[in-house]
Amino acid sequence: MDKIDKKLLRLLQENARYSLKQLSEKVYLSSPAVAARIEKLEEEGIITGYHADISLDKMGYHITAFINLEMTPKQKASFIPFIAEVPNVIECNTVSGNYSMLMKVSFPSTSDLDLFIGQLQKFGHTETQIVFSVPVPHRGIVMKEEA
Amino acid sequence: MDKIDKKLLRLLQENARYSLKQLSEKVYLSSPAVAARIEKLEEEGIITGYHADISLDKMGYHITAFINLEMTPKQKASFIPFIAEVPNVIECNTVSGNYSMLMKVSFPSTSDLDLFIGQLQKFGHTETQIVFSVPVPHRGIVMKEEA
DNA sequence: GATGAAACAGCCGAGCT
DNA sequence: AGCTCGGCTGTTTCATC
Repeated sequence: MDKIDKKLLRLLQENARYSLKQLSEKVYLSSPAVAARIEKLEEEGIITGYHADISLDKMGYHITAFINLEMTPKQKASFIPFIAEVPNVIECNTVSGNYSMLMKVSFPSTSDLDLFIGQLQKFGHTETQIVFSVPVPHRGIVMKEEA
Repeated sequence: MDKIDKKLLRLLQENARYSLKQLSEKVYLSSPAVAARIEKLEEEGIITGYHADISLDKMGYHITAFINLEMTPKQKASFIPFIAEVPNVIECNTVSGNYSMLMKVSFPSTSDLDLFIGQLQKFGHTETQIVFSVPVPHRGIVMKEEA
């Protein structure tokens, strides 16, 4: 993991569809060398995937919210398989404080969100925060240049 | 936006580095047709970008947390430019309830996180939840097949 | 949207530092 | 050992139908 690897990570975070050619020009190496480095980063588990970002709003998902759910450990066991199958769940984390889960969800409307929150009641107490705006959009960790 | 567009979105969410050739085989279309559809999706703002996912843990960021910050509207104005420049902030949302912001952050250790929370005190009251595990990793909205 | 040709990028080997 | 350079293969792009 040297300076060049970090720069490749930064570039691929910025645009995962850069070609090897484009990358090789930006880091002043040949494309086979870049290909080998990227393959190594993937094998080491440093790069875990490449994903297209899709506008939730344009797809009709106008309401995004964070839901905090407080449960007992027993309920958690049945909750996780359930939540993994709900397509509206963008992420779900086990967090500190009262055995709770914090999840990010997205729905077409507030009534759909309300319906979902209703389904969660059997697992435990919920607290919901609706997202109004996103001053800092989801991004990866910014790599230090170390130039 | 037809069935094929949705399938392309699903495929690019899954792996943004699929070549046009691979995509064209999966949707049973020619590669120029696929290229034109993707270009249209990008222009319409439905696809907003392509990003490599990097393991925070492998990069030395072992602690991830959600921080809720309660502020007055006035403080918010000075807070947003500040927070946008902190590389450890993964996302930051304005949410309902007491003019608060909910942000996701990542640090090498709990003491780094503590230092950061200290910096936030001048903006308002904070509540922090540390992430223990991620049962459902961050993902896009799952496209309905509509086969 | 499909087809075919031309430009381009990626891949594998050999040789170099 | 890792990189660069060559040529061969596969991919993308453009013009035409």
